[in-house]
Amino acid sequence: MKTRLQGAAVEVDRIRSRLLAWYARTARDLPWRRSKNPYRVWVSEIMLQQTQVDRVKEYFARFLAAFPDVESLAAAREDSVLRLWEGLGYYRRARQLHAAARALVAEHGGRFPRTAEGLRALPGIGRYTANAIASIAFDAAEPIVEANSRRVLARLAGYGRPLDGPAGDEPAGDLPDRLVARRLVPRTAPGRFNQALMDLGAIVCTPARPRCSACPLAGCCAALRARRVDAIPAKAVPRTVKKIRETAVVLRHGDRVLVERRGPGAWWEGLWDFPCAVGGARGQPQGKKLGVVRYTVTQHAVARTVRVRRVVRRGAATVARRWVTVAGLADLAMTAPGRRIARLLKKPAAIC
DNA sequence: AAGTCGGGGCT
DNA sequence: AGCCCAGACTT
Repeated sequence: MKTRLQGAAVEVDRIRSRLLAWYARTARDLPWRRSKNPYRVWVSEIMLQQTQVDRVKEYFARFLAAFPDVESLAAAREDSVLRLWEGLGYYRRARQLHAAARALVAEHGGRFPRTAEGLRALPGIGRYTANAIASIAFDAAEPIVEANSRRVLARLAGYGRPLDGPAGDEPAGDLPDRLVARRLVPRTAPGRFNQALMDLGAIVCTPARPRCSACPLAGCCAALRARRVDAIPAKAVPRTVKKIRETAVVLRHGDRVLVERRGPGAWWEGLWDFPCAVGGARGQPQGKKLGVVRYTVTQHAVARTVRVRRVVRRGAATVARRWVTVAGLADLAMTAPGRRIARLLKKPAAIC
């Protein structure tokens, strides 16, 4: 069976059999692959969104130990879910995972929808994740296109234009990689095939210096035939980075410091951080400069000046403002720069 | 269709 | 310093 796409012939049967034979020998042993339990597959897929496999492994183990099933996750406090997620990034994923667990228990009796369409109705589950869960846990023949498989498919088809960035004149739902994926995914064990495609992208068909000589699909690869593997997929135009300065103030009262929880719409919603202001903190006593914490958030490069100031009185605690000891900060889900400031406070220089 | 959301590891 | 990563959601 052959299908022609963008001028590239993709040999479906040959690709399937060679890829699966390779996967049988080479598959990565990943913690979430040891069963087809939809809860485990779901948690792993949410964690893996825009996040590398090696970093997810330990988070996955800790999370499953704390919340082994959808009922325990639904019963948890959002704070404790965020604490386990701290450092993984994209915290909206954690809040939506928690919300979806509650919806599953409240409206589906704790059972997962078995179709991609049903799964997509849950918060945090988009096209990729719905298809991944449906194919891996429920054997639905849904294609998945993510960073790895997308690169493999673009090279197989010899697709020379950028796949992301400015979308150009193609409808997003019908990029050639999606069409190829739909043709390739078999009825039998579609989840295994999908994971094989991702493993090939992760192990052999890598972004830089792919190991084409070890590739089971080298004989089917249009990019290799055209000697354009290094040029495919084409790079998207990089976005310009915007520089931002801000000031954080650590207010100390006795052995306690003031922290605030990020509100709706703010970066790191739901996480705790020290009071922060854009630019310099004008009109306020400055306090002692403790250092500068630099971090980047997508296209923003932020330099956060950190100051420490002792106060005589402390305001009342609210749901979003707390006075906690430095040791007590360990129990809060903090932003990445907030956590770095917390570490600075343990040093002698933080005494004022 | 474009913009926004993080953060770590590697080169 | 830049590149890369098992994307989703809002506007």
